Amino acid sequence: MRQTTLFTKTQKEAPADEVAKNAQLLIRAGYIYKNMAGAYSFLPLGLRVIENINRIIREEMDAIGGQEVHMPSLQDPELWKKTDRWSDAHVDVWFKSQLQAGGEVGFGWTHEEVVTELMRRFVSSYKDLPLFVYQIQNKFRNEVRAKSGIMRTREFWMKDLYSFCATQEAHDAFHEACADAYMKIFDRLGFGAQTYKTFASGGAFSKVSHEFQTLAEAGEDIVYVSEEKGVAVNEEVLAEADLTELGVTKDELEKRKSIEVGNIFSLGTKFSEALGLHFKDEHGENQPVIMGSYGIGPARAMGTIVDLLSDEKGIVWPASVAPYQVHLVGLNGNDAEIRDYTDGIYSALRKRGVSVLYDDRDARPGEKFADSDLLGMPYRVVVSKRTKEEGMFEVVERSMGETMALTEEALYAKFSNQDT
RNA sequence: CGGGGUGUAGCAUAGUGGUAGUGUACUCGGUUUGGGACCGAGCGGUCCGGGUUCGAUUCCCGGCUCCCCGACCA
Repeated sequence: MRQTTLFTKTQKEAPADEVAKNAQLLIRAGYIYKNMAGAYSFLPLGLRVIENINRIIREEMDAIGGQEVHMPSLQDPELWKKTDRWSDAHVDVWFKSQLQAGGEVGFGWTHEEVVTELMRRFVSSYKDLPLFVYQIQNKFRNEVRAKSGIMRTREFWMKDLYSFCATQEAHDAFHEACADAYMKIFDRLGFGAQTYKTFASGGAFSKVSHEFQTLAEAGEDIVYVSEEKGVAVNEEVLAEADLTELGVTKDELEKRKSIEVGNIFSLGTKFSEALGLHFKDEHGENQPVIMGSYGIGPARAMGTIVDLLSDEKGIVWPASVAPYQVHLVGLNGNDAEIRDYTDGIYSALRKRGVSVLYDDRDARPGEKFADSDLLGMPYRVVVSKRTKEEGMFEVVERSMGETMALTEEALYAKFSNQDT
């Protein structure tokens, strides 16, 4: 991508109405745009980050047997009345509207009802189970207060997976597999080391659920954590949690702020019974399906990465999610010979399958370096009159700030073999 | 939803009951070219409605907006 054709541009100052670091940096760098409180646009570079995150999530969900679907955002009230989750008295996050043809409609904030009703058409025998379906879709929640940049918005991406099992054993096994998959995802996104599977309150679903909490100063949640033992408990269940079962004492737990980056719930047969999702067991008896739901917010994950990994100069993307692997910064572009030369390097890298953002703008070096730091690609490759004369390329690793000099051959070798 | 704050140009800000200023961004000209250059010339603005007033961006009332604290967060 040539930067001269990219419609977004950076800005020096953060907008006055954003306090959250994630939003300040992402807006300054032109990754996102705030349309209204709790609703952001994802611009070309930002969307590439989201898509990389989604790709990682898909790979890990597919690896544990997930099958991707896409369900509607528009919701039929009748369905939700069956589980008593339509009334504003019971669920206060609904966005609701009127159908012109008459009647009400809601905007989906989760999909247990929808997917359960859908599965009635396809599940009739224990031989059909277990099965796992997921989607990555925009959810709508009428939060009274959107906050913290892209961390808590009224419209947001969500990966929601639903499990359907015949036995509790099968459910437990999948629950465990999904928890492992979540940790793999967070590892690949670059914040696995700070992320804990915690014990949390289960709301209406179950006595105890699990959350994945990433330790971060920008977090809205509080967990009690023993980093040494790798155990964390949410504040709201600390009093009732059985700490001896977890192998820790209260003294070993440290109070920390954290970001909820994922959650998993065991639903039991609450939804299958309410909506009539049954299967025939080996004896021909009707049994309710045992269900679970498992969520991750890709945009929140993106905000978490920015909050945790950025530095005073700007964003630092892990290679796994960076919009481009290489930021090719061309200097001395007013010299036609140098510009042609740099264009050639750009073409050569692309020909080798390297994803490159090419700063081909007619701007001064200082501005280009500052923008490059702000945008945060994993590697910066500087091409200039000087590097051409030396026959070497200046390669800077964004996270470490380390500079190395590579020959053209070494440059291609370094980036051609990368997973992008 | 309770409390507090906020609203001036694309962005960041100053100021005033009487022609609204600065930085940045943008346009044009010139000089520059390895860490957000310099000189000159331009374009561009008071959230909405009502009130007080000869005159309101400023004061008053109402609304909306956005942010923060709390509550909430299946």
